[in-house]
Amino acid sequence: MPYSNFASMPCTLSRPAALLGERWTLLLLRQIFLGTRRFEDFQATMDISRSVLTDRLNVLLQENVLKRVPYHEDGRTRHEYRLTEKGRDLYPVLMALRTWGEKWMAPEEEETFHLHHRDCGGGVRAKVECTECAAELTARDVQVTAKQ
Amino acid sequence: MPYSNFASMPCTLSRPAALLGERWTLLLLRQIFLGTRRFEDFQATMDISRSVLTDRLNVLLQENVLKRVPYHEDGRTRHEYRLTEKGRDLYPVLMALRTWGEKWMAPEEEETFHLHHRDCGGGVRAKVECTECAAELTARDVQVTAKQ
DNA sequence: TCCCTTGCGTTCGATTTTCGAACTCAGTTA
DNA sequence: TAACTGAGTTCGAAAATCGAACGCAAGGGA
Repeated sequence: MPYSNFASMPCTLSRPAALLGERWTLLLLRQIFLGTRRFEDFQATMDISRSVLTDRLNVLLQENVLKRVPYHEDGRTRHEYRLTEKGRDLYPVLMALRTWGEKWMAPEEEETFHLHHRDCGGGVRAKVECTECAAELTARDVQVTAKQ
Repeated sequence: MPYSNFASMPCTLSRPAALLGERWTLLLLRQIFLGTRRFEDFQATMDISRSVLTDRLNVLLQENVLKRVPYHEDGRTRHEYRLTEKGRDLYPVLMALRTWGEKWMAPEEEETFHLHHRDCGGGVRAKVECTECAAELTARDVQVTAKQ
């Protein structure tokens, strides 16, 4: 089973993990959530090779995580890459990565950017909770019933 | 800037994204959260090449996400790979991926495994919340103050 | 009209990664 | 003594990535 087969496994964790676990894809999504939308800007800010950038954008378009939206500049029509609703729903994944990074990889450093709740100015963090009792859960509070 | 430089960027999102965005790493973590601990078992269940498996395990050991723990079997001492506290703290990342997968990639399919809260039997989901007012947040509720 | 610029890719040869199969090695069982 | 097992290591072939150059369509300026 090559790596790509995980993309079609009947598992709601392995399929996303295979998709976002491809090199550059998470970093590309980070850049998108930070507001980058155009090919040239991705290329400039991430210094990714153009052919790989083309490939990754196409995969995300195909998966319907991104969409191409026309815009006008200098009287010309061009396209930019924007998140779909499905793409915006990846926010918790990125926030979970950041919450983890803040706790475990930040030796009291200067942050590259700040995030705060528009309404109250509070901080942002990802967590896992129970859909019934709303308790916050860790790996140890969760029972896995595996079928493979 | 090659891919590897993101691993040392002063950004608490890009460093984790670069680490977990390496091919196989997210799938490896999934397998670990499902209970796999031994080299041979990773190799068998994931069908990853042995050299890449060695490399990925070593990176995670070096990052202190995993630790090698000795155990006895047939009177011999061997080692298995287990999550550290830092590693266990990646749970929300995996759960965020799964929550997304359930919503967007599961055409009413059979799940590979079930997760439920040990105490109350409820389901499990990842979310993002405000550290002040505890409201659940989406990308649109959050203000980004970028410095680059 | 001709040339230059811009945004967005495509192409291509060189370099890195990954693959898969074979090999190693130490301790164990037959 | 020979075979087996878990955990890697080695190595040639295949795939992915890199960087630099090329293509192309639309506008603008001369």
